[in-house]
Amino acid sequence: MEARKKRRSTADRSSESVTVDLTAVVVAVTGGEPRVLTLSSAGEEALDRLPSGPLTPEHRTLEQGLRAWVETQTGQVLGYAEQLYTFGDRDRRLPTAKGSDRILSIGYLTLVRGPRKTDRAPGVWQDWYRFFPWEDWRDGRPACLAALRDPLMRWAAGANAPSDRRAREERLALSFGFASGSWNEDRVLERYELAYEAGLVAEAHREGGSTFLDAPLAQTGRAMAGDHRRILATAIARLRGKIKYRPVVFELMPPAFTLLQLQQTVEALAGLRLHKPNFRRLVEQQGLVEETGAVTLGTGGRPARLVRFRREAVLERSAPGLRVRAARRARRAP
Amino acid sequence: MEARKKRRSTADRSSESVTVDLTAVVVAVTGGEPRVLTLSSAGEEALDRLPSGPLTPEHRTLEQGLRAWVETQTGQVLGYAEQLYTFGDRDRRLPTAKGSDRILSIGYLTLVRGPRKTDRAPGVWQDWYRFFPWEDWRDGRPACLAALRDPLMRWAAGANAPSDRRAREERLALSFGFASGSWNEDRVLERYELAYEAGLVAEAHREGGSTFLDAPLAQTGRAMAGDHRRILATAIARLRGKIKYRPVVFELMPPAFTLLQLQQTVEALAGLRLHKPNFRRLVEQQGLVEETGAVTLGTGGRPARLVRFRREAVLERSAPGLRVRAARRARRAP
DNA sequence: TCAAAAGTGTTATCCTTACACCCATGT
DNA sequence: ACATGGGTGTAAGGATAACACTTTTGA
Repeated sequence: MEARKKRRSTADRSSESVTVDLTAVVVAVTGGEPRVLTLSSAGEEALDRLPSGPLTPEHRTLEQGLRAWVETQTGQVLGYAEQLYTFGDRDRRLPTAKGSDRILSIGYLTLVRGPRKTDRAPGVWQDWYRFFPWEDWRDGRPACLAALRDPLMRWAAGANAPSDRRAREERLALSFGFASGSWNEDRVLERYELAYEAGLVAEAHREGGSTFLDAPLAQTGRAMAGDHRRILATAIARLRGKIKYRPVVFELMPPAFTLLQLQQTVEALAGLRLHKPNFRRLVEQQGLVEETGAVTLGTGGRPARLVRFRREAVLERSAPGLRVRAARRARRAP
Repeated sequence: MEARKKRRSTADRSSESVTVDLTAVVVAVTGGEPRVLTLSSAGEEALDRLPSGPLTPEHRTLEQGLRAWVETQTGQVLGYAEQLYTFGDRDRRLPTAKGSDRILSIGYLTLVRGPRKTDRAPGVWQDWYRFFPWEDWRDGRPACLAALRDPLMRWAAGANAPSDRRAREERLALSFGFASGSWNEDRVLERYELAYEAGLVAEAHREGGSTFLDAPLAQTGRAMAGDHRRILATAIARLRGKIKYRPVVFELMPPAFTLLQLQQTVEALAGLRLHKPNFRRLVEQQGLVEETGAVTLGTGGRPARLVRFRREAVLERSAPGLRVRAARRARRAP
């Protein structure tokens, strides 16, 4: 343990020079699919990145800096924004980093209402399940999960100490529900971290450390630059958890929408199919929406009422959200 | 809006030199009261501070740096630790800060099992309700709340724009339950921030900005250095929320304990009285504890079984926690 | 007429809450 | 005996999940 210091001083030169990166996970739902805004650098090998940039003296607040960088890089103006987590391990270093400065990365979850599909900006909206194929259970258990199971199990069994082995098996059982067979859609980050530790994802093979598998698995989705995929996993986990007790879904909806559109948005985020009649009752009985009086035609069937978010709901209920659980027998895919 | 930059580079000299402070909220429950570890500097005027220190190159991870600082400053070894939030607004600057460097503060919630009561270290364990007297509802509605209500209402009514006024009133209604009369113990941070904005707490008067009230209210508890009280509020809010779906309380319990001790710990954290028979059933039916076989004597009544935390519970339940709600008719204070 | 989507009704089940009550020990 | 804390039974009420079924449009 280092020697006890008298009293810290902010001018203390033992403190490190640090670069702070602000990184945004910008989420929208369009066409019933969850999208995340990425920057795809030109070139074959280039990896997808999240919009991000360093904190500079012009930025009065962290969130302001984030908004500025996203607008500069993609033209997208942000709506709702929420800080996720600060990543700062010393070995976490982008390949381009010079010198011995530490890079601290502050991740944000931000939501925008359906953007133009044909955004002419350098940003590209991508289905977030391209990065996490095992997270989409809307059409039943995803096929790629079968491919993950075996290497994960072997990774757990290959631990040196027996206590380690038990700990790994426990984490697997909890995160993927391998033992109990029950899938918890919120555990996105835990699942990604296990896949990383077991060497299944490409990111784990970049730093040159030793990994359990020699090469990443093909079925583990697209990689991203740096630890952006970890930040994306954090964002999805937070959003999936939050829709249950806070009315954040409505940040993604147009001013007026049908109950089916709302349901499909929740389904897109949670990666689950829901039971239609019960979903509608849940929404209405919570007082989360009110009639606009209008109806839509051309939805393919009977015209649907258009509703809007009812802001007063947050005053009336202590946890105004959509406590979703998967329908036992899933509605057919559209 | 600033001119579009070509592509950020980590070596970009527009990025700011930043000092990163690691700040710990160290929580324990002893004698049925929630305690937080503070450093009380000598002198009359000195404010309580949380253990904290700058991130330095020796620290491999943020959490490691935090643990080192807490041990150095207080001798306390940390158990459970969880990152809370990163505070980084530019106007947030300790009075001692030199130069134009920004200070970024990363707050952590950490839990330790009952420490020695007579800690000879420079750290002092203090009841956290000294800093938030309105948060303790264990003996019914706290008296100080009556004193807060009026100035808060006048602050809301004094907003310039009518939309601002409505927004403020809505926040008050939600956070303090003034309208609905329903108290939600989790909204600790929202309540502190409202008290700050309305100029009720001493911290709001430090930077010399204009405040609604000319002087802080006496009934708003002890102030802390910097924005440490805000960080403490964040920690309490997180902990109160988390005990409901994660078995974190057990990080605060000795290896064996009685159900009443567990209940009193939860009550101390949540600031509420609970219904005894239902609490016990909740704990046992969730499978959160198992018998040790031993019993305690000298509890003042019939000897109680000693139980221990049952780790397997986290595998069996998707949200293994203590979803507490206030008892309608409170048990008498001990 | 049929497919597709919008809706309504109803029931079984579980969980929570509150109330009433008995048990075992120390003073 | 009684105060104090330990502990059980149970019934009312609400929320949930599943089922079956009707309605209204467009092709």
